[in-house]
Amino acid sequence: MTVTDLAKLNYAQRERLAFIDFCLQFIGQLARADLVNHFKTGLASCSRDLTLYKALAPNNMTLKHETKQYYRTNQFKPVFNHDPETILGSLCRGFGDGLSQGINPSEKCIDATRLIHPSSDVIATLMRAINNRHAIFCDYISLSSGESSREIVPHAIANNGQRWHVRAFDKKSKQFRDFVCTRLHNLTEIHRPIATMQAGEYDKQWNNIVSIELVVHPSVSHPKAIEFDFGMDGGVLYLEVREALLGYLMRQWNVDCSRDATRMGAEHHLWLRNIAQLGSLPCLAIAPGSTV
Amino acid sequence: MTVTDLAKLNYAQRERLAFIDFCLQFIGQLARADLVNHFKTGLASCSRDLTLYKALAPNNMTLKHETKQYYRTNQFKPVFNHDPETILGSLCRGFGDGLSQGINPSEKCIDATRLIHPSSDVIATLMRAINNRHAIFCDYISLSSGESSREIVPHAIANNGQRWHVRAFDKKSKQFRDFVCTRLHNLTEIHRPIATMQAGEYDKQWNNIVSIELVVHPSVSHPKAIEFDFGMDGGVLYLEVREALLGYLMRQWNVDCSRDATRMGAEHHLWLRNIAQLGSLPCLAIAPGSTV
DNA sequence: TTGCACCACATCAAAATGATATCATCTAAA
DNA sequence: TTTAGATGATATCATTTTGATGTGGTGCAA
Repeated sequence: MTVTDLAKLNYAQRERLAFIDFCLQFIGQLARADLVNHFKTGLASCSRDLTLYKALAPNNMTLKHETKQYYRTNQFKPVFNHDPETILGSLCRGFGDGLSQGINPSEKCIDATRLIHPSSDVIATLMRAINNRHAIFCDYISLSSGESSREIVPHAIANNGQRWHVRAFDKKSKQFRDFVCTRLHNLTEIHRPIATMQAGEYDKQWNNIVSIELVVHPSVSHPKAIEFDFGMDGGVLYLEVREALLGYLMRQWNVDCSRDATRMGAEHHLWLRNIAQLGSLPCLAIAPGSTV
Repeated sequence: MTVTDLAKLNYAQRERLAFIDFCLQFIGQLARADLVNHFKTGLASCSRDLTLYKALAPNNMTLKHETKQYYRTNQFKPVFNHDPETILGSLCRGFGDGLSQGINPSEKCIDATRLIHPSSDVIATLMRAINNRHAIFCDYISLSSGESSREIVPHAIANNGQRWHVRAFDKKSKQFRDFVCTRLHNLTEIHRPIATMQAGEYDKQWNNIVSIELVVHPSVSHPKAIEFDFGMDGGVLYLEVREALLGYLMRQWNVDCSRDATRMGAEHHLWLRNIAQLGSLPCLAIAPGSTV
């Protein structure tokens, strides 16, 4: 069987084969019962799937009768391309996929503690409004000015490393702004077309893509470590970032945004080398060491 | 049909119904072609699935002939419990589930930029070693002491908010330590039983669960905003955290760890109120404002 | 030695799916 | 206004997949 034959399999079968592949690679072993548990399928089916997997990749696993389990061999070659980030998520959640599967967190793979959980109702309402190009009427509690009612026209939601924000045109201040999703309440979708200038296409800071160069901070004594962390090629990381999100990115990764990398402190692993070329960007106000 | 009948459906059918449910709630609309695209299924099947979904939840959607799409109604009640975090992940990845599905990122839902990507080979080797209770021989580049070969006995991997770490017994320093996954290279699993004292059960700092109380920082002018962010009940968030991860958590959320919440600065939204009761924990050395 | 648990494989019935044809509804262009 | 085209619903039938069951093999543990 070749790779192209994978596409011929139906959805359920492909899922099961991918699961076998995943278990061998990330757990090292697999029993028929694991398949039964995960897919609530029949025993005979599992034997069939295991046989099919063996046909696809004969050298990937061997059955040890002592333990009645299949084991990954050293010649293992993955049949599926598993996305690393998603893999880690699956491992943390103990394979739950969030749609129809249950969730039982793993003890061996622990994700960062998320303390801020936007309600899925709020996310759902926002996503629908974004999709329908509709405005939303809501209450918002700002850190600086407290509670107020607003009409906003959302066009995207984004995670800034800590919080989920919604990027939206704010009719009160007549500009595009970020609103923290957990501070939004009593959302009502307004089923009317929006004004042209309130659409996402007119959000300059959002649509402006900035090219940045991140380098290992000169104060780091073993730069190789940082280069490995960020998968750098020659000590530089070139990125394209939305201007509206740049400040958050700098803050999230503690990037020294001073002109000549003068900020000290072990928490700075990176320096924004080309800050001088970027001009004056208001978004950098929240960035470490910024003089904007 | 009742909820219990959902369990009677086979895996593929449940996935498709969950997908319909998801699309209605988070996108607001759904066409038959969306199902065909996602599941590579036949047209007739889709009609059957839509009919089945309508039987499960008659008031959740209506067909608008003008647009030839199904629309979410205002009486919509989700049939599936979608995990909020996973939902956001799915939205960002454009529904790819990482196993057998392709991935095409969304423009409307953007996750925080992950700059550090551990290789899935490293993760796989670590996870298998953890599962098999085996040691690993590898090269490691430390920020403080540079490159060296090590033998470590891993027992868990954890994300500290920025990086993926592996928690392991280090035979060189004879203690349990954290190693950054991206700084590990040339891993070889050692297929021999490990010494008793090197097992995760003997990692004191890992197994010690600390109860902490996080409160809104007294310097915040509109505490309600922060209370909403963290879903606080009466302005307090009670958490149980592994001692080994406590310092990371404090740093990730910029928690003021001074005795009397004396640190100023808008970046502090939280204060660790019960720090006095915690005693002297070495892990807090990296926490903001800690005097340890 | 024997019973048990687990896996493989074969067989058959049941269920799900794909393919196809026909009909309905609405849009948009002629 | 009329008509072609796109999309969805439904019915039917062949094909594929799955579930259930029985038989045989292997190795562990009582």
